[in-house]
Amino acid sequence: MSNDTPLIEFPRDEGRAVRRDRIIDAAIDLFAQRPFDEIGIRDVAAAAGLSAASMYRYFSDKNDLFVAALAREIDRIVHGFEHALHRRSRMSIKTIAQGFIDYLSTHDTFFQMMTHFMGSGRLAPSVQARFDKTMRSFVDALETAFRKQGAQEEARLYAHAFFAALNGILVTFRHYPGRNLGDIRQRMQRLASVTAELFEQAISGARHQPS
Amino acid sequence: MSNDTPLIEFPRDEGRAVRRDRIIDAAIDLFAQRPFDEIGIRDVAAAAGLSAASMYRYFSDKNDLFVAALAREIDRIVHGFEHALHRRSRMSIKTIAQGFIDYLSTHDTFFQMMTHFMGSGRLAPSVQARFDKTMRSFVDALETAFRKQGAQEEARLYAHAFFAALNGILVTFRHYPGRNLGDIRQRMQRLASVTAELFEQAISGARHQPS
DNA sequence: TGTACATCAGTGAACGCGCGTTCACTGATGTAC
DNA sequence: TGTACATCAGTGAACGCGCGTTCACTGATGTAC
Repeated sequence: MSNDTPLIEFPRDEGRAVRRDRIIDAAIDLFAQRPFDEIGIRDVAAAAGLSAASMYRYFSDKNDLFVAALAREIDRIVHGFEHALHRRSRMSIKTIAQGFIDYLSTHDTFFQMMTHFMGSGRLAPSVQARFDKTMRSFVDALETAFRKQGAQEEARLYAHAFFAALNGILVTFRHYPGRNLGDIRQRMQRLASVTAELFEQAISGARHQPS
Repeated sequence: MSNDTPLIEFPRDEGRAVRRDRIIDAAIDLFAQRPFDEIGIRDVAAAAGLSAASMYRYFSDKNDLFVAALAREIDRIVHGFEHALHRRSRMSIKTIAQGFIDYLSTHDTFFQMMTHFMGSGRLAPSVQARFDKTMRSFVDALETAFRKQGAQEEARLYAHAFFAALNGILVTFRHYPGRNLGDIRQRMQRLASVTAELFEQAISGARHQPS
């Protein structure tokens, strides 16, 4: 470690893919900092330490770049979620809800991207498929949890309703005026817990007398 | 009625305010037809039968115009809601939910405007106040309904959670791929009903044994 | 090991377009006398 | 009732800016012989 490696060394023999990945990293970094619709090609380029023109060596257009970033993030989420599922083979409604809110409240721009691209037709089919799969695996996990609570045919419906409720907490309280991020997250978590409890109570209460 | 009035007669002695209102009408008409972020000054002007430059005789800038349209629509909603409250002094959770979904699923662009302006700081204080008041009156109505179901201190919290859940249904299923508007509205209504029932069951179930 | 050549990442500058906004002007309406 | 003047709605054209995208070029790296 005594001899410092030459300053320009990393772009040596790395392939296209590595450099492309680096740009996507920069984009995701940016997305964590500023609202989605305020970020342009030039911003990503600057964050990646390149010129705007260079972006077009790796992506066909702006949409292509942004979708690539979304896809990357989706994969990350799926990975994390599956990991969590492996650890504790079945998660409670509350646990899933907490994780959902936790991730999306700290990755606000990802949430913006989701709602932006959702059904805008701007997603490449392969990415759309991954996106749908992600949503579905979430709803699946919720459905499983609801069944465990005693719901039967209606389990899927409840899962959708609960999924929507969580999304609603995020959109409704995201921009709460005059609160800092910590307070907002706490409030969201509180509401998610309450909603989870109400769902659980109603479902198990309908099957057998409340314990 | 036999003598047809001259073709150019209406802009005779009407005041500024009337003409201004007419522009707002045109804007709201447009908002009902196309996504919010695809509508520009030139579009509104064309819809109002005027040139783009004329818009600046009545509004200081684009934001001013759009906010005026939002404010108008908010007033309409408040009016309708208060009317409904007068008819049946207290509404059930389900009724409120149905009305909420019904209105916002058929006025998609208004919903877009809401989420766009919410906390963007682009609202004039007076409009912001009206907006907040509208939301609050909704949550108030929900809170009252929850109290009637047996909830007590938690009533406000439940009202917020339910309000968020309704918003979530709207954002989550708004762009459902390959479905027509009618199907989507029906699905939203279904989910709203289910959510309302779950909330009601949980709350009344927690107080006394289920009937 | 050296030389000629091809490849290709990277770039500054410019293009094109949309769109909010402003300018300078016209013509109709209302008012003063 | 008529005339001179002020007001002001309305406008076509142009401005300015942001931003996605393209162009023509440079220089470094890798390859062929």
